[in-house]
Amino acid sequence: MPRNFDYADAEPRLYDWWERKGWFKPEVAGADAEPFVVSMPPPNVTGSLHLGHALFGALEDLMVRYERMRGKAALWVPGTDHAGIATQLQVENMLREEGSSREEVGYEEFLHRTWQWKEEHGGTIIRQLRRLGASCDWDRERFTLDDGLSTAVIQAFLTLWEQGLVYRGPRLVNWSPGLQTAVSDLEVESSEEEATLYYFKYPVEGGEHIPVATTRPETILGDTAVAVNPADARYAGFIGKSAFVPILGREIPIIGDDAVDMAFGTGALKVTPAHDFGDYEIGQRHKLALVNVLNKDASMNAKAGKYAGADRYDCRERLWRDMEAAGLTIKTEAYSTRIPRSQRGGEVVEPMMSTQWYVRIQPLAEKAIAAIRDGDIKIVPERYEKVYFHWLENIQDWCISRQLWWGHRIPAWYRERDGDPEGEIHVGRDAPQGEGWVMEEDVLDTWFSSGLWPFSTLGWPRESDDLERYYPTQVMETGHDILFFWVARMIMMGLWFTDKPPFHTVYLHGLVRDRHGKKFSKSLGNVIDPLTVVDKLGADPLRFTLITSGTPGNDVNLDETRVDHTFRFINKVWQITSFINMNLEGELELGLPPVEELDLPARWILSRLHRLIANVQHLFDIYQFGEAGSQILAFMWDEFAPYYLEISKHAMYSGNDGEKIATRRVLVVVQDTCLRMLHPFMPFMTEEAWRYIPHDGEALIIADWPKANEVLIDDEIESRMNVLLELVRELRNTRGEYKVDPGKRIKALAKAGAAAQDLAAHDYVFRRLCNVEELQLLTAEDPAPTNSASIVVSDIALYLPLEGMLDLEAERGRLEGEANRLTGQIAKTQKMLGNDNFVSKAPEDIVQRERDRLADLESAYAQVAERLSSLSR
RNA sequence: GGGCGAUUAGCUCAAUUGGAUAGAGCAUCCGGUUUACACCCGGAAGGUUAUAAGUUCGAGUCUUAUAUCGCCCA
Repeated sequence: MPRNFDYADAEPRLYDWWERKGWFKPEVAGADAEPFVVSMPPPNVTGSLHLGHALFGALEDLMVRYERMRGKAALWVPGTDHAGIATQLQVENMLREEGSSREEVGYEEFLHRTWQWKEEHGGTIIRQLRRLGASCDWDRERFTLDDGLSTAVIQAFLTLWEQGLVYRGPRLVNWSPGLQTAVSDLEVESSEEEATLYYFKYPVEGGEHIPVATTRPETILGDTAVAVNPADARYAGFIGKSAFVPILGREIPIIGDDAVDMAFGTGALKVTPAHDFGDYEIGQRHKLALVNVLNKDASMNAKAGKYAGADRYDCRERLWRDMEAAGLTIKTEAYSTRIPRSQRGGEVVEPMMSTQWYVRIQPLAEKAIAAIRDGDIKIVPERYEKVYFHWLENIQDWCISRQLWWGHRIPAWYRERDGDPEGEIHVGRDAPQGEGWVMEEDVLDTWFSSGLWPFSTLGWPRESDDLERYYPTQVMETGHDILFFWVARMIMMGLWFTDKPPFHTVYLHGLVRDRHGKKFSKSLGNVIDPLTVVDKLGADPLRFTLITSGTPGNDVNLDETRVDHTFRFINKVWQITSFINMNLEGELELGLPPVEELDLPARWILSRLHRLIANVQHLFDIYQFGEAGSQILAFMWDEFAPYYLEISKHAMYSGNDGEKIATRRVLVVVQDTCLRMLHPFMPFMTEEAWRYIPHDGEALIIADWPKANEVLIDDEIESRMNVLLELVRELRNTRGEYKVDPGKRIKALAKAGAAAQDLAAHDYVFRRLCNVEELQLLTAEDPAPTNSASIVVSDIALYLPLEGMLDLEAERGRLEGEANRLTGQIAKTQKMLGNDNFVSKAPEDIVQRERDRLADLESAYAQVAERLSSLSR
């Protein structure tokens, strides 16, 4: 067996082997196996792996491998998303570098180039996921723009259309001038920014003025009313009169509306229904005209009069200067307000009138709310259910059309009628018969197709075998940042189109941040590339670290020193395997010998192991994978390796054949069990290590998940062993305090009371673990040795003759400290047990535990006190 | 404005039906080439669990308020 785990060699070799053997496919579990299906959140096809992907990869692969080992037909469906805007921007950038543009090359050529780009770059992220060890069924890989999914998208759209849930019409939308498309509410991010509030005078008939304030003066040009609150004594008299748009002189009404906030600004409001969501509402109520003054690139249009053609911000300045000259301005003041920006491009989004396609989402949302409320779908952690409800209960119709070229083109055709080029409309799978039909140019929002993902990837709308067998899926694991974008829409669309919840559990993870909780960003220079980490240390350390660094729903602060530590843990596990491997001899019967034939250390480690299995099982049941991983690590590093392995050397090097075989069998069983439990966390090393210990079965990836055996969990065995181990720790400690050379063999004498038998039978434990060459048992009557340091555990006293090294003062101080500590604890425990409420109300076992503890403390105290008094004689 | 989360060792994080002395890693200090591992081993130090009140026999854990930071929604 190699001295170290060579991940660079093993990772590709094992991955190919697993895949070639078909173990990533659910079919290996047999036709009767219960399915366990996870749909991978499809990464953007043009993306490259970042830590967010690494986190979902690690978590989903963990779940899939775990369920595969439990005998389920485990299926992880991989794929990529065409990511409309993101991809189109990439290709547009490429064209720009060539000195060309989307418009210049034209629609057909642009699509051609984008597909080409996809073919060239689309495989990157998939290759990177493989490097992490992702056990997806790659034969089932899908792409949101492939033929099958396109069929699904069209089917979904047409169904909604036929049900009257899709409509098209002019509405106020969030318009992204940079991208020149509408974007949904979710794609707009508002944040507080410093702006200017402009106060000016709105001219009113008869030469009067109403003072008005705005942050966007250029929208004055699109005003179609001035509104005041009817309850406002200052302005109520103006209602019904006419005002005149500054500079343009257009006549508009002054209206009264309760929505006007009397306390804000001047208390009077300019109303621009075509460029403000609030004003739009007022406009609807008062049947105001809509005057759109912006072009698609946010320059001013002809309605802006002499400002036509100017950029919106130039116009703002020029208009204000002109108003100043006209004596219409009052003042400007600094003002902090929320500025809406495009999530993608970052530019300021303008509310603008535009004709778009919408989904009437209410009926779908109602089903989605019910699914969570009725428990058909659970969200982990649960607190996100509230967030989910709040969003769905206040949901707005979904603008699904985008003015892009890369995407699913909306299946609609228009024909001119009565001078209106869109006078006639046809929605259907195919172009209508007849002349003059022009297909809709808009495409669907990317999230429309990803909303169908759990079932479209399995063949829907075809009644495929996969759909029948693997839908609904089980767990949807994804980031909490796309709860609305994606999860809620999958639930709505899944319920609507398949009448089944698309999964029973939503597991949400957080964002991966740097070790100080900062977002990764190129400008901060704190970006960690997962592939660099994988190159340097292998995939296993990164996976384990990501999983154990956080809890569900919370952000993960990745501390790279933890990756290093996991790397060392992996080495540790490898070395344990290596030790077992080199102590094997001939054939070994698998499994445990009868328990009665096992010695105390063996029964102890098995009890600990099965307690661990039970804990890990519970933690997996409640999706606490990180804690499960930490517990396995702690067991191996703090119990199995330093104690049992060391103790086993006694049997291994000086035992008889029977003892050797029994010990080997225990070592193999414990290691085998740990490797199984670790496999979902760190598949590569565990698979490779498993080959070096006796095992049953072809590969760890398809080995059985361990089950706890209650019979082996034994409190009494554990506490007997704990006494020995506690003595070992105290001995080491005391040696250290007296600076006894670690290599020096010393002698120990013990008054062991009830534990005498255990001490005598396991004296080698002290030889191995703390270099005690001889352990001599004293009876209670024997005088305590003089000139020795003493150690007390429970009712056991251990004496270390340290001739010449013992400092009586120091020893007295040491024992006094110990006595004080014990007195304190005894007092505390006595107080607890003296409390009738505690004794009568606390559970029986807790009370008993305290009683046992008190007895222990008291006998320890007695030993210490006796020793102290003999020292002072 | 509404909602959610976080606050535990110098730093990054655990502690899931409320129960013993609140645990790891990194960093620090002391000591070690012990035949699996120096990618290691043994030991030490480091905590008023943000603050205040409450519930309880018992609170890091439950309740309320406050503070600070972060996120989401309007």
